[in-house]
Amino acid sequence: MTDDVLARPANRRGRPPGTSARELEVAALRLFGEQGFHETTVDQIAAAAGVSRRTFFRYYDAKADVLWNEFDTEVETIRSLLAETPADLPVLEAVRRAVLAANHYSAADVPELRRRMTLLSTVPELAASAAVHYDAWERAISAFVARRSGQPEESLYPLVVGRAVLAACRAAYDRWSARADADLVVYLDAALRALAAGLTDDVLGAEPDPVAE
Amino acid sequence: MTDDVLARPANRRGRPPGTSARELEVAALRLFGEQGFHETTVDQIAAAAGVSRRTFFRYYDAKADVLWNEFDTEVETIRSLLAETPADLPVLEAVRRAVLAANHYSAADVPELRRRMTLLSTVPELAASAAVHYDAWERAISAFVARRSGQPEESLYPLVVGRAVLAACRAAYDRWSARADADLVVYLDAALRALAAGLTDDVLGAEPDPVAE
DNA sequence: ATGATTTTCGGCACTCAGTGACGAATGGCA
DNA sequence: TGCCATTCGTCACTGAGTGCCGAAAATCAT
Repeated sequence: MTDDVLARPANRRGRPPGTSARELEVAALRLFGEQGFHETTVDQIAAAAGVSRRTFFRYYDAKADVLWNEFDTEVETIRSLLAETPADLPVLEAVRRAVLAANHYSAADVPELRRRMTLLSTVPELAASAAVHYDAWERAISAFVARRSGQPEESLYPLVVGRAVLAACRAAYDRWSARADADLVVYLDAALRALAAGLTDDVLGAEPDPVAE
Repeated sequence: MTDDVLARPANRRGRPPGTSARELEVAALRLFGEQGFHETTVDQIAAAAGVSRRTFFRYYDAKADVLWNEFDTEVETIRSLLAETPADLPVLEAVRRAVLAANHYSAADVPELRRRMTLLSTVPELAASAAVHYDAWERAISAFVARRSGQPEESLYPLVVGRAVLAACRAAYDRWSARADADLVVYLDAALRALAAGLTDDVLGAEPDPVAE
């Protein structure tokens, strides 16, 4: 979060950076919330971080990418968690544990997380930018399933599991960001358990919603 | 497909259209295949249809929207099929039947379908444009699940089912467009059955792929 | 047939995202 | 002080998408 100052090796060679990816993200998040995504120009984001427009595009490939930093690191967390998972654990159970472990946010980070997720699911242009990032998540799951089931990664079932797991998690995210009456992890757990149970009618009709208990 | 000429009420009031959404789609599909999506400008698509750039944007809101015509009508098909489904059928079973019924393409349309799907899953910019169209599909499923389970549409389980079903179908689409060794419906059926079975380890490891039989 | 009405089209001008090129700025190092 | 590495800013350019307005092409009424 604020590890930009300390994480410097202290002796770098060239001109020091005038900003950071994180600083641009914070500025963008604030401006998007104040005036909307489409109404905010890249010039404004760059100016808020005290840097030029061209420099913004050296940190991010596109205007919408500025909100996907933390998500991408979360994918890496899941990938490494799955790599260390014991071989006797059922596939979906291993995936569920890894996803839950990667989504434990400290209370201080929750408000920002909520604002970011609300933007990502509300603004169509931002929702569109999700595709490439979701792809990385799905591949992390699919690769694990393929290893465990001894199938090539491009075959049907690994693909299904990867995408279905992401779909369940996105449903939990949306449900949580729309109305935060319980911990995010509770929703993720309920969604993934329903998926593993086969989405049968009795599971679906059981409780209106997994309210906190 | 070619119902543009006949479907005219014969006496319309103003200047007749110089092209059609379908004609623009065909021109775009050809150009995208020849030179790539990003390398094709809207000017070229419009010129190929004998119309101006400005007119293209009267038929489609964005360059990428030009390939989503048939998908959107398919969503409407699924929606109406689910509306007529008998009440005693299990939810996932009803969804599976509706999806399979909506995906019966005639042999003549298959080559174009394949080219379009390959583009949509290959070009990142086109994959990004999928979000809003997928959203409509998911809502069609979620609304049905919500009705059947007596829950509000925004609650967790309808969301999960809607997204998970789409996820399974997308996996089948990709698997099929990458290597067409079986009918599309076979892959869709296998993916949806696996989802309903709970994605357990024995299901996933059963057969490498549901090759045609 | 002529004019009014209706609908689509074309051209123009504009904003903004994204990219490539190039030189200037700013630090460490010999 | 000179050399090198890295980041930054400026400029110029392409292309997507939008608003505006007048022209074109058809039907309808008189």
